[in-house]
Amino acid sequence: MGTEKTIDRRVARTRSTLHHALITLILRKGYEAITVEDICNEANIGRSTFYAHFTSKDDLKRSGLDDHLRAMLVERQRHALAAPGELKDRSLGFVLGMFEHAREHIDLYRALAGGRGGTIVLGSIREILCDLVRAELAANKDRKLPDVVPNELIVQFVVGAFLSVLIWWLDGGAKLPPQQVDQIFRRLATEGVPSA
Amino acid sequence: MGTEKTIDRRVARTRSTLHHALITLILRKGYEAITVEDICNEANIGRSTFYAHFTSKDDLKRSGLDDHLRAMLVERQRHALAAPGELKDRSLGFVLGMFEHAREHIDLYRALAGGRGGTIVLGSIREILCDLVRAELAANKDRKLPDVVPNELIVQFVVGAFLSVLIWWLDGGAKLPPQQVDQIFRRLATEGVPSA
DNA sequence: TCAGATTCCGAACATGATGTCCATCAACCG
DNA sequence: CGGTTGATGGACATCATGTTCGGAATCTGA
Repeated sequence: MGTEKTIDRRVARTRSTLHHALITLILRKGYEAITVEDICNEANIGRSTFYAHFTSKDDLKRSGLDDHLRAMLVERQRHALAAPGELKDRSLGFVLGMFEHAREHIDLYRALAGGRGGTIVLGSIREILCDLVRAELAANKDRKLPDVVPNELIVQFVVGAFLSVLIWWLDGGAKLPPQQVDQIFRRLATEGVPSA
Repeated sequence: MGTEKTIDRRVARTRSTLHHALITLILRKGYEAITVEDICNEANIGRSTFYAHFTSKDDLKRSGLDDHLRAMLVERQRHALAAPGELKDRSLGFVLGMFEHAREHIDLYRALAGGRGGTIVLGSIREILCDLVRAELAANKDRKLPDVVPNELIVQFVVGAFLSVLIWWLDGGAKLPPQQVDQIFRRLATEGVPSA
């Protein structure tokens, strides 16, 4: 199972330093604007050393930030599911946790996904959320109409709406309290938009 | 009103050729992979000429594809709003149009927004759609509850959900007919997801 | 503690894309 | 037809990427 026998302290140090430098720089100037050389300077590490460990900036992010975020989210989800309450209140239970988590790390989130376009940048977050919604749909499918509506469409609908609202909320400075955004979102999702 | 007196045939030709070349290349290798020089080669136009008209690849896209898309969508919405029928049926009128348009140009859409990448292009489409939804909300705001729910949140909710479903649909090959996806989406949006 | 193995360093090199400038030439418009 | 405007392509400067390599630093295991 274990792929690594021993981990040389130097490589551990190097990798960790690079990851840390990346986060620092993301907060300072945003992900897109960062160059490999920037990271190396910030980390005081040779550029050739960088390429000995990672193939690119994206690679570094993948093997660091994404994994880290994924771990955090899974943990939150575990908590949310373990909490007591009605099914109605637990459904979409990850939403509140996510709003809170995002607010705690608002700078990082905004640098990563905020501003323009970044919706899809949060690829791994999106995937996790899809998994959560899928699981929830599967759990509740007993008393459901025959599926003229593909489940996956519902999943995409909910996750897309959620991420969109989340990013908007963060970009606006997260003024509304998480509980309130959570409540509004879930009402929109379960009862529809009050327009038509 | 008119900003342009006359349009030199040469500039019209150049611009048009460049736009066309961009689309060709997007279909051939995807937007991200395209370089300014690629475009110039494809169009048989000097690179210096390119920079005399556009400042970058993104600029070219903006002044071509985006404007075109925006015009088409506005037109579709105008039609939908002018059509007879219940308000409920007329709202979100751009949706069906967009599904149909996307299916007609499915190769282009998938190269633009599908799979991975697509961040940049989605950004502008997203903005266009936000404008449409905002306009619709503003038009219907008379018989609305006092806004405990920020309008912009609703906008983000709807547009995020829509784009997410659209991309999923396209990536799956657009198997369901546009009318059906449209109907499902609008039902989800107006009545909520049938889970909780 | 020490020796051999591994990693780090930095500088050099090759490559490829961006963006600017300019003199020359061709096309357009009135 | 003649003056104006746009097109051309090549030279330049710049910047980021990715690779290579020999010597120096550092780790690991005995």
